[in-house]
Amino acid sequence: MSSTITMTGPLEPRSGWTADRCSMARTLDVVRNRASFLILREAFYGATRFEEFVSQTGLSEPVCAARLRELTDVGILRREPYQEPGQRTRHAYLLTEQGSELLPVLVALMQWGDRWAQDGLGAPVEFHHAGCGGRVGLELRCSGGHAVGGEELQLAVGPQRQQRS
Amino acid sequence: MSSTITMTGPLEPRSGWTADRCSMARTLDVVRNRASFLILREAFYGATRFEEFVSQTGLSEPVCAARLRELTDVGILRREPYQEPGQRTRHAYLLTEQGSELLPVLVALMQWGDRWAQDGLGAPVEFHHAGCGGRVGLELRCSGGHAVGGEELQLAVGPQRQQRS
DNA sequence: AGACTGGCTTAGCTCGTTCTTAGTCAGCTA
DNA sequence: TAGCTGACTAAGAACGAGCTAAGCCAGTCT
Repeated sequence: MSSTITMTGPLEPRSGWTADRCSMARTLDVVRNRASFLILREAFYGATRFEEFVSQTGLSEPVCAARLRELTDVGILRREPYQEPGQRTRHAYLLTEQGSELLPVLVALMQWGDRWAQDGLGAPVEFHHAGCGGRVGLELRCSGGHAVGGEELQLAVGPQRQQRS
Repeated sequence: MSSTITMTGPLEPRSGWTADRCSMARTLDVVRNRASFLILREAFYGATRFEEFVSQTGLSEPVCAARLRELTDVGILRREPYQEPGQRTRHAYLLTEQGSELLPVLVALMQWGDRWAQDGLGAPVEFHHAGCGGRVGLELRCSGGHAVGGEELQLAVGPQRQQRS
């Protein structure tokens, strides 16, 4: 099977360990529900105000409020007071560094969906490089600078865990 | 806001269009539920038999059966008959090309979780390049070969859509 | 023939997410 | 002072995804 990942060291065989600290699962816990994801997408698309999130995600206000609170509690968004002239102070929801780093997740989802979930119609929207205008995509690369194919991947235990016992 | 994406052409302003064909949302529809994701992860980790999926995901048999069926219906997995000596014919669940291409999504989830959802403990497991042993990660790159930062992204309408009106 | 095993299916329950509808509250405008 | 608006909160119903417990079926082993 070219598409499966080779296990190395104590990870072999798979039945010998449990993925109880799986980073993928933990990230998905944060973005899993449709509402959180939609809010996140609109945050990247520039939404900051409660009303913008409600109208552009199409979510109901209660759900939107609950998820915005959740995302700020987790540290993906932060609330910042702002004031428009002649208006009272309100709160803007802004992406934190932690939130901004979810961009590759969204791009990866988009890339797959463009190819496999658009009935051959192609990408509805595309990312381009502001500098050169070239189309932007995600690539797997190693620290040696090589482009890496899925069949060239090996799974190894992380640095912290190797030490204790 | 350095972390938000610049809109171009008809995508400006955001309130002028709806994301009703959003590729990200469509992909997430496929991987959204925890069960589907766990099954997919184990498929990449090399699981092929029903019992392997059940024991390694920790899911109940009914859910596992339902999700395996769903994933094969969608085209992410395929069922292939196999026979071990002295055993009757059974079915293996294998990743299709469509399924294999979800790898970047998993890697993106893993990368974020490693940094933000492990309480500073670092990555439990890591990907390495089978060729050179270097650590593998995802990078945003444009067709011109430049590494692209989140703040250098522009969103444009896809090629298919620009044509019709 | 009868028991065993892997791979499921069925039934019934719980819990979480979302929806709709209906408020509340703070501060600006008239 | 009374109303308006943006940003929420509260309550209740609907739905879906997960669980457990139980059963079924095909083929092998004894």
